[in-house]
Amino acid sequence: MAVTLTDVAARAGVSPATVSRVLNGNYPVADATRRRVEKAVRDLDYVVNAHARALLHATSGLVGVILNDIADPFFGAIARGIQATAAEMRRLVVLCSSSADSSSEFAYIEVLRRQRAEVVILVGAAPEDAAYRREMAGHVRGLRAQGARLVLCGRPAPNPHTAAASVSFDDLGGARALASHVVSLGHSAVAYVAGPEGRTTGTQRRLVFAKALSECGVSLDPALVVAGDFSRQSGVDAVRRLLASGASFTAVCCANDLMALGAMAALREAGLRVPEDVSVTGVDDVPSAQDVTPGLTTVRLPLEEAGRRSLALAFSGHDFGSPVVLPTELVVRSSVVAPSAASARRKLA
Amino acid sequence: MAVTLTDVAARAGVSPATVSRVLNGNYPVADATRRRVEKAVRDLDYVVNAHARALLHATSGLVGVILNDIADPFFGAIARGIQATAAEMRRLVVLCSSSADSSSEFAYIEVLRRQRAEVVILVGAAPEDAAYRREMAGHVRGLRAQGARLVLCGRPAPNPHTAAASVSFDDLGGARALASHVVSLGHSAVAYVAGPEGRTTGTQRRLVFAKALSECGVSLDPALVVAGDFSRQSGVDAVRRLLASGASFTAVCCANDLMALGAMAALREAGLRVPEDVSVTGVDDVPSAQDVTPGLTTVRLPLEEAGRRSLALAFSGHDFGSPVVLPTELVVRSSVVAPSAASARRKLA
DNA sequence: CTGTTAGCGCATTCAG
DNA sequence: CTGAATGCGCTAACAG
Repeated sequence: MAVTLTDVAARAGVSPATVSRVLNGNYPVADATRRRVEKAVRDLDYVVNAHARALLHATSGLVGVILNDIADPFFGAIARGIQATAAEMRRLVVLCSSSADSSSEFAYIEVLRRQRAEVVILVGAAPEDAAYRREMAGHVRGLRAQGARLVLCGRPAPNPHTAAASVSFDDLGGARALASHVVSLGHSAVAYVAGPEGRTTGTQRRLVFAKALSECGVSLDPALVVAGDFSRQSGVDAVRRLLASGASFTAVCCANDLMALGAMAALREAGLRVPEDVSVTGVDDVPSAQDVTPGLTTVRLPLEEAGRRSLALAFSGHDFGSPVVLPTELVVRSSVVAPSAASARRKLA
Repeated sequence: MAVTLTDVAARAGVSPATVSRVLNGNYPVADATRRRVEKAVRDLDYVVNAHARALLHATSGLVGVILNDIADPFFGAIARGIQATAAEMRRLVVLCSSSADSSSEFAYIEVLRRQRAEVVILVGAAPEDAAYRREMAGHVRGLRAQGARLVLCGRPAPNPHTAAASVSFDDLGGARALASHVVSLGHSAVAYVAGPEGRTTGTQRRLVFAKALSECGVSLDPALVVAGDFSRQSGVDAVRRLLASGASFTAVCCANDLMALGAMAALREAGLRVPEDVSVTGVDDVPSAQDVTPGLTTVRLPLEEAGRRSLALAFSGHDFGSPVVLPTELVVRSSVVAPSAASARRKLA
């Protein structure tokens, strides 16, 4: 069915080896021969078989990326960075959406091992339980045994001596800037919409937020903490629950922007104004954070850069040096204002 | 370096052929033997080499997707649909972002041919010029010659007898619903922020919009048409130009949501209120359309479904039957209201 | 400069 | 039920 190198050789009246040499260009070939081969390639519309090649080289040059959901702007931005860098390096990206399901995550790793991927990048939150970590550690060993490079982007290593490069964000720095902004404006009853429990990003963001808040002299009241799953809808649900509980608060800080968007919608649905009655914050700085009204005050994560750096690290040779921690930045828009006397009163009513 | 099937055979004390049969399970193997082999596989942490397999089968089972920008929610939603269906079919998705550049698009097609992709899905706008069409037609032939199935998602075929499945949207239906909504509210001076000229989606959406508008008795004034490139920023720029030109209008209809978001920002920056002074509409119904204030009135495209259908079509056997046209739907939110006398006056001032 | 040979890892004949 | 042999398409020695 498909045209092979041998077909080209026959047509050009040379040996397969010569065709190979012309194609790869790293070997001296007479000009006339070269031209004849090139013509045959065009005539036959020949395209090399990457699999035959990969069989010889023991690696395919594929870059595998495993993430939760490609339609989520957080992952989309990281994927764009990876993709852009991969294109520069003439590498192909294999994207796998695991839907945050660890068994399909493992299944994808297996597939990438089958494909003899050169680099595997694991992006975003991972489960925290020991069983997961143990299984992942095994897969990591398998990947390494095949010579694949592993990069952890926005997630911790499954265990301390994992052989992997790592790119993450200065979450604590961002949380501190955010907490100090909110607290200095006068908020002390602040609610928190957390990410999913039992997954690294959710836990990590909650911990740094609580810490940053307490450094500002405000402690995070457990009764004011509700969890979502990072989706917009879960932000809506979380705030509804918060409101139904009768708790009183003047600000809602969310573990990511999508939930903050949902939180704003739920607040308004309950007849509350943002920011006059309740202030709202997010984390990530996804594009829509600037389009909502009021503009969402959030912590900007250099997502695209994280993607670029992840791949660069994989190809840098000194892969497993110190982890890269990217700086974060507070982005002040209009969703946080000082709590008004009116709002305080309303809350108490 | 890597463990091979032969290693497993040696360890289990059987022939390579037997290991292969155990692995593929389509052949009778004695229970005891099977167990020994399975143990050896586990002990050695053996993973088949997909390339060796692809070499035998002449296809890799890879699904290649070429799109403009994975971080754009339009493409993100389609990619999610493709990815979900691919996972069900136990296929791997290779995602390629071409940045709307035709030479890198062709380069990716070549790479996918090298990989002996089973299915190639081309998503979104394509250039309209004859040179592009001719070159693409050649690549299509090459793909076919290798037995790859081609799907066009949201773009027309390069020529009438292209052997490809096709999934698209009922653009005209959506435009009609939208135009009639806008016109029936009383708008007659409507501006249009078009997509890029010379690319199919931009042209197509502009044509159907103009047609739908004229069916409602309003003609699209060329002086009120400005073009962007589907990005948010280009929507901002387009509306600034419109405003600077001194043109007068009571509604701005945009070729997609992202530009509509930019348009709203630019309008507000100029001190105009949306929708009181100027109504705004989009197309796509991306997630942020519901989060802006006012909510964006738009035409919903079943993006994720388009992705699912594209892949389903590729595997359905009767690939090249009639093109699938997915229905679109007007989503009325709050960004369109009747033009007020005040706004009309302001425009004339 | 070019042809011949061998083998990458696997699945599939064909024989036992 | 199992083993030996063959070849998928290509490149890297090794000879000429």
